[in-house]
Amino acid sequence: MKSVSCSTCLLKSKAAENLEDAELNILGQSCVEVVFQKGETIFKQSALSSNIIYLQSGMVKLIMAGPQRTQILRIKKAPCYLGLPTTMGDKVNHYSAVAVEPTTACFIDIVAFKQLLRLNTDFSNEITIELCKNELEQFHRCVKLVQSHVFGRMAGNLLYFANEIYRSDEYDLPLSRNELADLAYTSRETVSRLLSDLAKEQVIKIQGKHIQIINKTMLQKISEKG
DNA sequence: GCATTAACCACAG
DNA sequence: CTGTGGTTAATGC
Repeated sequence: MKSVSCSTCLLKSKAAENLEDAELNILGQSCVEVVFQKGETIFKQSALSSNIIYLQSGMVKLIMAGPQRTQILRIKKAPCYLGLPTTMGDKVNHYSAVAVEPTTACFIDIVAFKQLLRLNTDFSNEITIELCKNELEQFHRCVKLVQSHVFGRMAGNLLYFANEIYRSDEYDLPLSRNELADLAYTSRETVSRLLSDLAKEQVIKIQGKHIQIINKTMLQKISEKG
């Protein structure tokens, strides 16, 4: 197993910034770095999980097989931790993580991770904060998904990519139309229609996966009124 | 009833 | 993998 030097890592998490040298050694000795290509699965629903994953770079989708179909729970961009709920909460994963672009991930042994949580309270605090923020975001997303119509859901996701993921009103979607449908809980066909309607109304401009938001105020209105 | 919404099916590029 | 058109079931006015 290739040992990783976490102390010199330039892509350290905010939480790991709090670790002492000795603690970083513990981390380095129970941590491996893996590169994933687009479409590769990082961990799978129903499989046993004994690792916490830290995303150094790249982007993933968290997906869960539901009773009807597969749902994208959310898109996560590095840097961030993955699998805290699914590894700490149960023996097996309750959802899968799949890379949607080339991604580098550190696999951290759960025993070492728990040890660090005990040793360093600042580290634990940061982890707790990240988990709490995630929960809040998920609650909002849940309510939005359930209570708004397709236009609102779609607009919300387009804004999410612009504001949270790319921090730009112009970006290349890493997802196919089908995946957008899984994200907004709609059909592939509806996604196509919505996007071309929005383009017709001059709210956005689309060229394949390239999205440009032209009328953001309008898009926000659509997202809110849903 | 009638209109609207959005899913499902089919088919073409 | 996408975009479009037709059909259809559910819901609202």
